[in-house]
Amino acid sequence: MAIYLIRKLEHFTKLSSEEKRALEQATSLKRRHLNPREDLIYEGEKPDSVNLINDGWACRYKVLEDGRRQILGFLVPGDVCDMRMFILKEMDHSIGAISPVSVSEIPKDTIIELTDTYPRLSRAFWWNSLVEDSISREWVVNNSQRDAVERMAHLFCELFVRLRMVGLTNGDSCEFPLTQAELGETLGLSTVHVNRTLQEMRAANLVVLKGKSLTIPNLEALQEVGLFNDNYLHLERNGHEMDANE
Amino acid sequence: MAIYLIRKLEHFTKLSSEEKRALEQATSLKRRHLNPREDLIYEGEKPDSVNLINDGWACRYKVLEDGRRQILGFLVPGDVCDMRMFILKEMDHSIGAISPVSVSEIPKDTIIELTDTYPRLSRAFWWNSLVEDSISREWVVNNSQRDAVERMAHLFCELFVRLRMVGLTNGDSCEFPLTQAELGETLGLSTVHVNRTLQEMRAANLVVLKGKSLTIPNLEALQEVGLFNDNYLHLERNGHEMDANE
DNA sequence: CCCTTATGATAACATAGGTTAAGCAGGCGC
DNA sequence: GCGCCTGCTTAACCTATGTTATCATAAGGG
Repeated sequence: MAIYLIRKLEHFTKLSSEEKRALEQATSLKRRHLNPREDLIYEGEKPDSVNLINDGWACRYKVLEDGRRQILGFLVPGDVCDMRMFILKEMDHSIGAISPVSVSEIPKDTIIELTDTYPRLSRAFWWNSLVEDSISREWVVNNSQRDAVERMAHLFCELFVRLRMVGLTNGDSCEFPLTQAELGETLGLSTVHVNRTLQEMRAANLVVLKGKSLTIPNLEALQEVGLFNDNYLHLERNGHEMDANE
Repeated sequence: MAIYLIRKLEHFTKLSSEEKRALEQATSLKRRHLNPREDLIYEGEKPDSVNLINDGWACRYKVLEDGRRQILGFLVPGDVCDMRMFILKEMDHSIGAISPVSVSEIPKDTIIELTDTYPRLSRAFWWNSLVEDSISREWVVNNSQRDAVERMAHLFCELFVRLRMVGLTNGDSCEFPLTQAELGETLGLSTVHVNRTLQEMRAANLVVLKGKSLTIPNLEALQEVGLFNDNYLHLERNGHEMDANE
């Protein structure tokens, strides 16, 4: 069940079959299912386990006092939420399901055991958190410096690349369960403008977005439009070779 | 020389005098001075030491291919740059000086020794990184959901609170070396609009900003305007009491 | 099968914020 | 003391994006 997580971590470092087995085992203890809009963790809570997304999409978000909502990041299969809990007293944002989501709950102690036993896993998890942070910074750039078309192009590129990392793309297509309202809450745009922008991008044949499915006819072109450079995702693929000791 | 760092970390956990001494020692080996606009680290580089800001302000930033620049965060005295280097191959952003800056360079090995010897320091550094990440997320919210006045108010509150943490405020005032252009690059606004917004805030007596000095006559009012809530800074002050074992 | 609710599409209009340009003050090199 | 920066201010004008409202369609519930 940890297949997507393993695929992702292997973009950082090769894992031994024992390490993979340990991951499989740790993630097969406890399952949970969430419906769209259901929350996994609330702002203010102190989680006591780590959650691995097996299936479906979730998002981190914050809601301002006056109701405005901002999505802070997406969690797709293979993503884990909140190693942070080892240190921080409480969540400073919430995590909610976007599509139907299946998660594996990994108790705190299991994580500690895992990382104590396998230092390479520990480093891989650390890498994973650092990449997430790097994504946050890139989002600051995206939502502050780019216009609507650029922003949307950039977001599509990021999600497509991330899904491709874990084998969840199909040629130039992937699942894409976001509504236009959610796109707006991500990019800091109104739903009306999200719609306009999408029309424009469809007209330019940059994307085909229909019925929860995204197709990118020409990824390179879209990357150019979005000023997208994947360096911030730190896909240090040579890790595969360099660090192998299986 | 690590006084600001120590003050900051003690917002998370009490430190023993031995731990403090070790920090002082680690940070007194090598100094560096930077002039405004000089870079500490470039995007693409792989740093091999950690830098502690002793004096002055620096910032993390990214530049888009077409020249647009976004400031991603500020580093003030007591802030450290880039524990990340233990894991990531290269910097995904640059760090540059804003005012004249004095930094202490701490070699990688010293950091390892320090965190191996004093697990509490290790946790404190971890906390520190998590807070930085949390700030990034808050900036996504700020620059995506808030209008110009709110954004600016929020930023002023954040910086004031952070400076107060390390004892660098003086009543309701603090040093504030940012130019209006830099404010614009931070908040995703043009310099003209930064100026307009400042006029408006001065007229409302929300801030006095003149000659590199910021005064906030009524912090509570400013927090309200900026929808500022300091929870994302994770000032877990009870750490002082709870965790003392000196 | 109808009713309701979520989503997407469009249009008309309003506005926050961007752009360009110009002037002005303070600091610094010479 | 002059000239030249860099930073701040202001004005006129422009445009990307927000707002409000309406309608169409699709999906799910009873």
